[in-house]
Amino acid sequence: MAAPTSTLAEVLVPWFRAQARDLPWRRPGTTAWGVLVSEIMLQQTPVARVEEPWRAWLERWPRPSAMAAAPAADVLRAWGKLGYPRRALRLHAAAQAIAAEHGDIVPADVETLEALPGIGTYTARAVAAFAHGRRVPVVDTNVRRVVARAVHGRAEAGAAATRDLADVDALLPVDETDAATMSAALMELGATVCIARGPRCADCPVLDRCAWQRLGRPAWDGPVRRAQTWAGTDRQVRGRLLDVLRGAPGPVAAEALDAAWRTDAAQRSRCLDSLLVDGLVEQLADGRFALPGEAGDVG
DNA sequence: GAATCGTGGGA
DNA sequence: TTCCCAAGATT
Repeated sequence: MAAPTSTLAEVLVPWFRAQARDLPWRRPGTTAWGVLVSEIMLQQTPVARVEEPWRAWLERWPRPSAMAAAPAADVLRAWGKLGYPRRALRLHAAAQAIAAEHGDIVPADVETLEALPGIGTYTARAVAAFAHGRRVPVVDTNVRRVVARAVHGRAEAGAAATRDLADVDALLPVDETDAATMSAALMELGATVCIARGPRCADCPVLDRCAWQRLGRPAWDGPVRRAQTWAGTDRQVRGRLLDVLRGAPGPVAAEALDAAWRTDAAQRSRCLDSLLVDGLVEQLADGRFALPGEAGDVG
């Protein structure tokens, strides 16, 4: 087998340009704000579930300042059942910061982006690269898996490490636009071909230079992360409670929340408290509960 | 570094 | 049915 002489990017960039899924936030004319919203929505949430809410979101709040002016309750209802509703609250806060401190312009600088609520290592670089064309490594779970296999010959990526950024930076072309496309291509490959379980190696454009393939696709010998439990967890209870409030037209009595989880009153109470602490719920003077800002009580 | 934080679809 | 997991951030 002759060693390939082209770089990974020289294969993946054209592959991406030919094969990339037509996702709404990738279309020409998408604003940096649209990219930012998509990245927040896509955190731990499948693409298929994000497409419609994203469209509706951008139509309703086409600029950060528009969303910034909305009550948090509206934001949480628009977020709907995307999951992890604290993301919605943080996006709200980020929009307010962008409107107030950055002239309603989504920053292009990684450090400035990382200073915004809910924007961490990945999202800051994704916005810098995909919305502003900056040449920065964008490392998500897909990219780490692709690099683990193609470069390091390991079946899984294992825990995230600081080193990941440098690994990916080394794969990026010098050209800014190509670099951003390369990052998108690595993510796309990980999302559609080099997937977690049952990778479709027969469809892989870089199969002939994949270290994992070359080694005979050895099994993962690192630590196995324990399966996430769900039934009966605080997360489930919090979800139920918030679902009641989202579905109600306004504030609700405590009894309405009691009905959402009768299995364990102490757990229900603890979860309601945590929602209050998180700012996802607030209690009115009359004792009822509501989504934040719903009763017109600003700040 | 590990735990926590929603939701729903596919194998 | 049960289990896995999907473009992370925060503490």
